[in-house]
Amino acid sequence: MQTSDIFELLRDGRPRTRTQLAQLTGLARSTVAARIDVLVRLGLVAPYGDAASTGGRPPSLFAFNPGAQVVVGVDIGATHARAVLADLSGALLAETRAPLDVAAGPEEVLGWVRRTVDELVGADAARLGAIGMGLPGPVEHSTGRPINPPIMPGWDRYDVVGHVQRHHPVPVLIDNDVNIMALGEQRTHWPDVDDLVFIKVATGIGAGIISGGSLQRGAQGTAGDLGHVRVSRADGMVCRCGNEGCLEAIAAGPAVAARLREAGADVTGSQDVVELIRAGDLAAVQAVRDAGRDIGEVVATLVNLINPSVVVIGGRLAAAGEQLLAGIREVVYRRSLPLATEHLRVVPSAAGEQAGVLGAAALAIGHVLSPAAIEVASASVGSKVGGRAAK
Amino acid sequence: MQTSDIFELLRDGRPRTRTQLAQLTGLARSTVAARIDVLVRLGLVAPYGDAASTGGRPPSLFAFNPGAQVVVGVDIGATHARAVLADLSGALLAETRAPLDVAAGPEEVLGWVRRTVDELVGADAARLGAIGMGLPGPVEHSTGRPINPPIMPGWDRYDVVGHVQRHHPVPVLIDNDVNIMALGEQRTHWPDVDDLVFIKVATGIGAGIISGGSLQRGAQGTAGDLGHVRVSRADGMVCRCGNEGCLEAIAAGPAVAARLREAGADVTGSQDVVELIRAGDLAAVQAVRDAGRDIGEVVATLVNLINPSVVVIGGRLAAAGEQLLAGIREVVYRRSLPLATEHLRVVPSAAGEQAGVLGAAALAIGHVLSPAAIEVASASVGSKVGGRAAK
DNA sequence: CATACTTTTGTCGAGCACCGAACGAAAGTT
DNA sequence: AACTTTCGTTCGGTGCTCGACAAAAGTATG
Repeated sequence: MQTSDIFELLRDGRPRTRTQLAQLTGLARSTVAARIDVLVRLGLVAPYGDAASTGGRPPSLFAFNPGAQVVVGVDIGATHARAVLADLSGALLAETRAPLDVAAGPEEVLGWVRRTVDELVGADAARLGAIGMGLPGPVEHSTGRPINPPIMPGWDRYDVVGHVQRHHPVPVLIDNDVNIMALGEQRTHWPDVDDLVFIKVATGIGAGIISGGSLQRGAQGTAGDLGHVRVSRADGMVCRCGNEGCLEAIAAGPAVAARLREAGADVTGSQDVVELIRAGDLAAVQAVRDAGRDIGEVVATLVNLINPSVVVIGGRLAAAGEQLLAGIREVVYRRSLPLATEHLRVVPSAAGEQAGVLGAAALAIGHVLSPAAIEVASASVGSKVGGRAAK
Repeated sequence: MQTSDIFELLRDGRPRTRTQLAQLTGLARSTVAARIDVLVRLGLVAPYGDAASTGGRPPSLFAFNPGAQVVVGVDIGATHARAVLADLSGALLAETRAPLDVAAGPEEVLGWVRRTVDELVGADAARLGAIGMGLPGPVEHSTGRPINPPIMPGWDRYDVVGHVQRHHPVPVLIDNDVNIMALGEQRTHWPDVDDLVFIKVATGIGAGIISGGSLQRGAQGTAGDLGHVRVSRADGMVCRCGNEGCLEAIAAGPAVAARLREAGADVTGSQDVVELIRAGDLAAVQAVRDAGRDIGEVVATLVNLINPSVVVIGGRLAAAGEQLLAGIREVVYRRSLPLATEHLRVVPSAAGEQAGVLGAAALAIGHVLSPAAIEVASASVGSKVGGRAAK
């Protein structure tokens, strides 16, 4: 019983009549009516009033009901955490953030998650459908376990899903933070783009790659690691990864700050650099633009390799305005192949700091509204009165 | 009627009894028997004798019948073309090759294709299921049209599929030559690997990327272009693409040959370089190893970005033995992240010169045996005696 | 304002696919 | 030769889907 294919049509939010759906699917009107009935009983679809009559009885409209359930999206950063409550359309209903050190370990961080989820869902606990979460390190998506995360002591192979489900018995989806930012940006601002790369420039540098419409995680879930690619201008610079010549050693927030500090400025992190730029400091503008050029070299390579149609630049250092973007664009359009750049757009993140939580919520929504999940749910309320289900 | 899910189980070639299939699928034995019957009538499955008795009547076995249809795989190179006849298991039945200049234009090249297909299939024309073809340039896979191919004058947006189908009215699948090489290598030698990158080093340098189990073609179908990525050692070298500093300008076959020519050797192309190395020429060994290091720099970046579990090195320059591979390995294992290289294998192509045609055949087989195609075929011989089909 | 017309809706019987059980047949064992 | 075990097939039942029909709820028309 394919209830999901009717739902897929309604998922865009546009209300439709039963007759329209029958024409779109090729099914009989009576079949459509039965499936709509199931979806209405599940709450996923709701009556939407009557359409204008075309001469006879006005048809009743049905539309996706985003309020049927809620999801929580959590974005755990290195030093800050953020969580949102969203409905099934991805619209934000509430938002929380807090300073939170991921190095404090899973118990502490997941404790905050538990309390925050409780607080966000409040009385709607029964309508919570899933939780999506991003972590700042490599994650094996299928199991939800962090794998050798460099800045997350105590988290290695920790059973995050199991811990969260102890208090919130709903599906829990975990992914890398850059991956969920890519997802958030794509779902909210580039819904029709199948090949999008999100570049995060902050304390580290990473990329989330959506290719052919789906997130590419690679064999070990470490795909998109831009930060430790070698660039010529970083030759001799030692990186925290132990190697030398890494992009991160010259173009990430700390590297830019260090360079300005050598020149006498009082800066310690990405945030200070951003403030200097906002204040119009020419040395800072220059340094960030140079960082953009370095990143651009690697992005140019990435464009040749992946051939995306949109590259989104985000992360704290990108918040400084157009300087970083300008540097990246300059190099990418000079270095990448004409065919690959012909329709390429390199744009700043539109979701900004919310990209992560939006993506985490999108991950959760994607799970709740997946065809498989719809089928399972519809079987429980289906019209199988005396069915074979008890076999 | 999901005949295809029974077929998917049998596709591995292992013979099974009806009872086994019923247990594997959860379907009733009678249903399995009916579907087996359809598959046998289609020829895709054939009786395989009886299994040993376990005390009673011995069950009869059924197995995938690769001889039900044949496919042709065509690999058009810059100056040579190759074609094979294969059965549905991918086993080669016949092979042809010929010197053929792709720059002669589509009419001439596709004329050769038509004659070669006729010759290969011979009396089996009725059993030809599909044709797969690789072209040496960017191809829009969905339409099968080359897009601005640099070395294929007259081919731009040419309707290759239409032309071939005029004489051979079967599905025709077109893709980039490196993509089909990646597919060929994966299907024949790494069937369980979902993340594989094939690097072709010859007159040009390119990569075919299989990620998450499927070929990644990118937004314009130009994904995997390694050749025009910038490497530091190529600074100042002008490339045929117009840019400077490209990997291809220093590490591809012509570049290596040019370097040896400067040193006084009599070489013009990749083939001469390979022969020099086979003859034990130290300068050639050195030059190819250096080329390997340059390529390794880009492959290291690729490994960080894509995180494959296998990197296959192929192409004419790779045929020279271990030198190129050694250079690539040296840099990749030094430059890529430990987590990404922990389980990474960098290996020479096992399919060698046949990678392309094998992949082209695999593309064709994948189309013929796709669940959708099976369903369509089974509907025509299905047990629908008085069914609703006449609607 | 009543009537005819148009269009949608809900219900109902029919057909088909699939399932499970039962039965006869085949092949090996005692 | 009788028994056991498994196979292959047939048969009735059930649910899903479809097309048809009457009721419902509007709009045009006199």
